[in-house]
Amino acid sequence: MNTSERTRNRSSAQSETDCAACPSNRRCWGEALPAETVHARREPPLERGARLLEQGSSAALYIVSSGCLVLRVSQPDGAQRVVGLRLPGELVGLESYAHGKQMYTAQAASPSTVCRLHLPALGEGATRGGLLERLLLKSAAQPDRASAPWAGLPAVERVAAFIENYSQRAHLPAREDPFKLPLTRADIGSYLGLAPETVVRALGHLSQAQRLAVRGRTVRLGGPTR
Amino acid sequence: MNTSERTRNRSSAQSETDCAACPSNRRCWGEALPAETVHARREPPLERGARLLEQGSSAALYIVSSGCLVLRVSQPDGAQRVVGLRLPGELVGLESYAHGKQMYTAQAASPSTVCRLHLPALGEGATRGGLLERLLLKSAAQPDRASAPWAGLPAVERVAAFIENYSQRAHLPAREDPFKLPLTRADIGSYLGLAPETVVRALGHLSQAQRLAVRGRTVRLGGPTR
DNA sequence: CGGCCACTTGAAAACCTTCAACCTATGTGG
DNA sequence: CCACATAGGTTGAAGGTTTTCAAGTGGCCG
Repeated sequence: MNTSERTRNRSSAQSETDCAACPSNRRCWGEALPAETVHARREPPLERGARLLEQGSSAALYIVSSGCLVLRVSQPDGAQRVVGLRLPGELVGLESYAHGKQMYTAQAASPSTVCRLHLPALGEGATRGGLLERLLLKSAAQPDRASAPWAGLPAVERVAAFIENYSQRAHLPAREDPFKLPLTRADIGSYLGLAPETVVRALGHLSQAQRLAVRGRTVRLGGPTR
Repeated sequence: MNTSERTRNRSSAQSETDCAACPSNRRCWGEALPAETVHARREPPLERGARLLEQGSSAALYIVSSGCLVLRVSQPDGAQRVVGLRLPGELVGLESYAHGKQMYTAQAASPSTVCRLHLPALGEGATRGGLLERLLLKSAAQPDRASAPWAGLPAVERVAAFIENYSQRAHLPAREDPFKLPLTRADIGSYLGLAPETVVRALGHLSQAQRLAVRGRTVRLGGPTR
């Protein structure tokens, strides 16, 4: 339903708001966000397990405001693989504007909220900039851009790198704070290319080596080194 | 030395030209490129082994015009890993605009030419669009965006997937044409997280299974299925 | 020629997966 | 409130794959 797209029906649109007025805009866009730069529409909250995007569906772009989304692709053989995570401030669905349709399914791994970004006719005419510019920055900063940094590492190191990476992307108050991984061991394994059991054992090793403390899905980085 | 360019539009001091006037602009930007949309400066050709970018150096953005660049990161332990390839039409260095400095070293794997793209003050002021819009599309389409699609596959399948992916990104006249992989087995292994010997053996298996024909670095996709 | 580098091959060791069983929480219905 | 079902998690042992180590080949260039 993009009948009235050119007209800026800002008042008539439901919750189309200026990101500058959003209390959590720093999480999304960084320091200061000038007014009238980015507009977004807050979507209804997603409960755990809810799907935001279906692989193959039409192009749409979201920015994660809170929670965590898991990106999955279903492979020719029917298996599903986790190909990425999206944490607050990260984009979901950008690829769809290059490929015409969504490249993955996005599912909430924990209760999440997202805002939909409306791209001004991406693919043709001119634009005012601002938004595009920021998107470009975002896109460039997007995780898993340069191929898996953990490729070739032993399982224990892969898991360690994953958790380290997660904890840096999650906006934690302090590095020592415990946090909760919203993924199952199976999902972590799928993402890292490891069997779930291997993830369990790797966590065990890391725990024993004092490199982190694990209790269920709660993790705390720790240890003398690093 | 490309002073022999027939630029009707000699506006800039350097060899800054309108991509629309470049004979190979389709390779870079797709179908039709309207005039005055993207300007670039063709750089001197890179011979095999020459470095375009050094990890940690200052932000700069290039688009590959011909050849192939290998992206490497040097890791804390001193080891170097291949994290990506860039083929004609693909961007090199975009990430540097998000991180402030180059995230990887880019080295020509075969004789290559690149053009430098001048980003109009990315990070602040407004822009005319066009460029940014296209960059965004590019960026979204960029390979290795969603985490390694080969993670978890057995070595043979990883190598097969890599070659398949390469042959699709290289602009080959026909799918059956033989082509030359510009990488050593060690580089392929580094990229896929495999030992060089494993790459050798995997290629052997694929060859024996008629899935491709390998002779040195020359490869031809083949076989009845796929 | 000699050196170097990429590539290749074989065998043993290390690692990871698989399979199977069991455990622990959580939620549901009786 | 308990019994049960379910999903995620954990553990052990066997088997397969990959890495490592070692040795050898072939091409290219000073």
